[in-house]
Amino acid sequence: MIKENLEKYQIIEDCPVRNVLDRIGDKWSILVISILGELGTLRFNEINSIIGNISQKMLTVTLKTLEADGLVSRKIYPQVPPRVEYTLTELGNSLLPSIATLTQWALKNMSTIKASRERYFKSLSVK
Amino acid sequence: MIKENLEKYQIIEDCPVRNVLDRIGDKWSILVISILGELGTLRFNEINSIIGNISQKMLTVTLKTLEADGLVSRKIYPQVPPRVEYTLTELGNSLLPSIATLTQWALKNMSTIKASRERYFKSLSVK
DNA sequence: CAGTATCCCCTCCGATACTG
DNA sequence: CAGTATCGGAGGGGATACTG
Repeated sequence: MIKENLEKYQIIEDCPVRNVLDRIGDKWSILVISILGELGTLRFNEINSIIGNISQKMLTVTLKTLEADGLVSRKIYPQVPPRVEYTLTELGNSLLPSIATLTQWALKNMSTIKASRERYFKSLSVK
Repeated sequence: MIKENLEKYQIIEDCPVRNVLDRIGDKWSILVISILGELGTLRFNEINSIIGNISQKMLTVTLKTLEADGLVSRKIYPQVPPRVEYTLTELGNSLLPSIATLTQWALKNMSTIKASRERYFKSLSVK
């Protein structure tokens, strides 16, 4: 019963969930995707302002990774000062429903989880 | 247009996606949830064997976190040697569809993303 | 404006050894 | 069997300063 399932999970290298989570499971990717998904095309500093507390470095890294993965497209206007616009690609857009599903679940169960954690740690301190 | 969206995203502390991603966005949580979701109730070492390349420490930490969040329940049989069984709670089960959605997307788009990355890095080395 | 380049901390995670 | 305890490396991410 277990042995039959070994190979299914053991080959982590090509695990699809790992593959996607390694990319969007970081601190900022999903937030950036959500913002672009909702607001359309945005410039670097617009995204920066909307998020508010992201460092310039991490926004750069996040956008570069998303661009490399083909989730975000980057358009440069050759002018001074430069203007760079970011938009979700079709692939990026296709990820929105999955994120929405996750968001729904999170919104619905946040308080339950929070309560569970508090109960759990309280029970630990008693022991 | 941007200003109205500021508060929606800027308060990261209570951002639901952050909240859920901070928990299941780690290296092993989703895998453990998937395995328990598919195989039902399992003992510590059974999960360990199925995954294969997880360290004992990380399996412990992962299961403890999932238990604290109320996603996994832990049942101890007071015997020697000990027997401990892990099962998804109702809350844990309710997360399965979201994970499935994400998995579907990952499976469907893995190759596209991989190709995109290769193209991207190849174009970098040219410059 | 849209980034780079550094420095550095801190957490995640693995390896290893030990225990009730 | 099902953990705990400890150490240490890798890298994610922030702060700051600089640039075309």
